[in-house]
Amino acid sequence: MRHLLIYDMIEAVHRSGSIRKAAEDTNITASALNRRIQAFEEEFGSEVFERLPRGMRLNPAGELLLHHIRLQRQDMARVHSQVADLSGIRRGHVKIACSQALLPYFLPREISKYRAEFPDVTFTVNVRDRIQAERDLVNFESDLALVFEPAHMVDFEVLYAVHQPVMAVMSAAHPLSSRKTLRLRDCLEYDLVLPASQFGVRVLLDQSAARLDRKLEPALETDSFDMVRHFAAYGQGIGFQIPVGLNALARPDMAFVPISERDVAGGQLYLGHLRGRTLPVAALKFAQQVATALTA
Amino acid sequence: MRHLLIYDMIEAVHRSGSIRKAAEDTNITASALNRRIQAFEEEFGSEVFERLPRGMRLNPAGELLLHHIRLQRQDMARVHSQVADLSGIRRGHVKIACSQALLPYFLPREISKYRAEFPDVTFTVNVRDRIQAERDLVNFESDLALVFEPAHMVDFEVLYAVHQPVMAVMSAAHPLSSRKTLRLRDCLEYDLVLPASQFGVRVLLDQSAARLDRKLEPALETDSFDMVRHFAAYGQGIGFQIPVGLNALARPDMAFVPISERDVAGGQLYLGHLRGRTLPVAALKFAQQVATALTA
DNA sequence: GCATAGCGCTGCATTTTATGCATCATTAAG
DNA sequence: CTTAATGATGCATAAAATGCAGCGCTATGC
Repeated sequence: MRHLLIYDMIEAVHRSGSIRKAAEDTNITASALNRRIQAFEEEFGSEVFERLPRGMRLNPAGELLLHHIRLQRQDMARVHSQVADLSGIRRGHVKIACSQALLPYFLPREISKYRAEFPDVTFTVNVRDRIQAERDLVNFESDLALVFEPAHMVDFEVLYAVHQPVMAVMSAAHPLSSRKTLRLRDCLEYDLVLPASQFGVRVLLDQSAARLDRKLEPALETDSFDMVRHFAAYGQGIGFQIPVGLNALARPDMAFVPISERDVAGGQLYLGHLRGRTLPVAALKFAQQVATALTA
Repeated sequence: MRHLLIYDMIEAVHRSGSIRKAAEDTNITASALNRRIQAFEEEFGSEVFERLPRGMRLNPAGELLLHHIRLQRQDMARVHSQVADLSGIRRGHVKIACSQALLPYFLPREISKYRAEFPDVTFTVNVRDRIQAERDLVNFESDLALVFEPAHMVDFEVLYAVHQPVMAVMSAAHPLSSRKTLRLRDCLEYDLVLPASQFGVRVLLDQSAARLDRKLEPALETDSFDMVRHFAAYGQGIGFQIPVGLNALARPDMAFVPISERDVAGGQLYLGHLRGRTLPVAALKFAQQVATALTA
C-alpha cells in the first residue's frame, strides 16, 4: 500500500529512535525520510516527533497518531481478509495471547484442526499472563486472547466464557488419586506444587486458603505449568491445573481430581478481543471454533 | 492529507458514478484519476469498482473498502481533535442526528451554551426518525444520536438515557388544562392531534390505546411536532409531546399535563454513538454537557 | 576542554512518478 | 444506425521524490 508508506516510516522512526537508523530499514535515504516526515507533520498540522540531540521521540500527538496508525492497519487487514473471503479463499494470520494452560493440548489441537481446513491461515501464539494479555490486545499485538481469570477486562470484549474448576494433579500412585473429589484440606497434608502468584489458579487457591485461615506453603513454586505437572507426576506432591490444560488419555500415569467447589470456587476461562474491534475473518472463525470446542 | 487523497477519489467516483464526473470534483483529469484508481486496485489486490457501460459502481469489495475509508477518516478526525485539545484549543465539528422533539428548545439551548465556551466548534443537526438515526451513525453521517425510543439499538452504544413521560399539550383555555395529571380516556373525549406512526410518542400511545381496546382516531395526523403544538394551541384539540420538547415559560398560552403512567408508560430518550467508536473531543464533551442537562 | 561521532536538516542535480492531451474501443439510448 | 456517453491507453510534459554531499548542532569520551 504505497499511500500508507508514510505510516511505516513513522513507525520505523519510532522503533529505531532516529531517522538515520530508520532509513536503513525503510530502504530510503535519511534525507528523503527526513523530508517525508517533515511533509507529513506539515499536513498533519502538528509535530509528531520531538527532536532530541540523539534522535527522535514521539511527542504526545505522535502517540495518538501511532495508535491511529495501528488501528487503521488492523482495520485494513480486516478488510483484506473479508475481501479474500468473498472469493471463498481464506487467508490471513491470527495472533493469540493465551494463558499457559492452553499450550500443551488445547491450542495445538484447535490450531491443527483449523489449519487442516484452511492451510493458508498462519498463527502466532504468545504466552501472556492475566495482565499482559489485555495489554497485548490494546497494542494490537494480538487479535484474540484466551485467558483464565483476566485481570481488568476494561478493553476486553468477551466472546465466550466457560467455567473451569481447579483440579488437583498427582501421580496415579498417589494415595488420593482414586478419589472422586478432594477437599482443599486433604491436599494441604502433602507437598504442594504451585504456580507463581501472577497466575489465576494460584490467586484462587490463595483466596481459598485464606478462608480456611491457612497459608499455602509450596514445596515448589514455578511459573511453568509443565513443571507443575511433571513434578507432581514423579513424586508425592500435588499440583493444580484447570481442565483445559489436562488430558487424561495422554497421561495414564497421572490422576486429575477436582477440588470441591465448596473450597475453591474455580474460575472463568475467557475468550475475547479488543473492545470495539471487528476481527479479520480468519480470527473470527477461529474464535468460533474455539468457543465450540470449549462448549464440548 | 495528501496520502489519503486516493480515498477522496474513490469516494468521489462512488458518489458521481463515473470517473469523468468525479474528475471535475477532484480537480484532476479523468485519465489521471482513472490511472490512480487502477493503481490502487492493483495494490489493494482486488478490483473495487464494477465497470459498467455507463460508469462505475462499487463491487462488494468496494463496499467493504468504503466502510474502512469512512472509519479511517472518522478516526483521523478524532486524532486531530485530541491533538488540538492537547494545546488547550477545542476545534471541530459535531454531527448530531436527533428526534424532532429536541429541535425547538433543547438542542438550540445546549448548542448555544457549548459554543459560548468553544466558539470554534461547529455543528450539524439532522432530524432523523427512530430508524434513520441509527443508520446515520453506521454511515458515519452523525457522531451523536439523541433519539426518543430508538428502534434497533444494535449498533447504538448508549451514553445516557433518561425517562420521558408522555405529556398532553393543549391551549391554556382547555377544560383539562388545570389538571395535575390526565388519564388517557379523558383525552379521548377531545380532538386528537397525533404525530405520524413512525414516531416514538405515537407508538407508545397506540400501544396504550390498544390496551383499552380503543383505536386512536386523530383529527389531525402530522409528521411535524410544530404542527402538533400549534394546532393544539389554537383549538380544543389535544396533542402529545415529551417534556424535553416543551418549555412552559416560553408558552404561557399553553398547558402541558402529564398522562398517568398507569395508562402510558412513557419512554426513554437515548443519547448514544456508534458502537465501538471513539468520539472526537468536541463531540464527547458536548455529549457530556447534554447528559448533564438531561439529568437536571 | 577539545575532538569526535552521531544527530537532524538542506541545496541541487537526477530519477521517478503523476498528469494532461488526444484518441480508441465499447455500449446503451434515441 | 447514429450519437453521446463511458473507461482505457500511448506519449510528451510537469511535478514530486530521492540521493548525494555537506552544514550546524550537541552530548559523549578521552
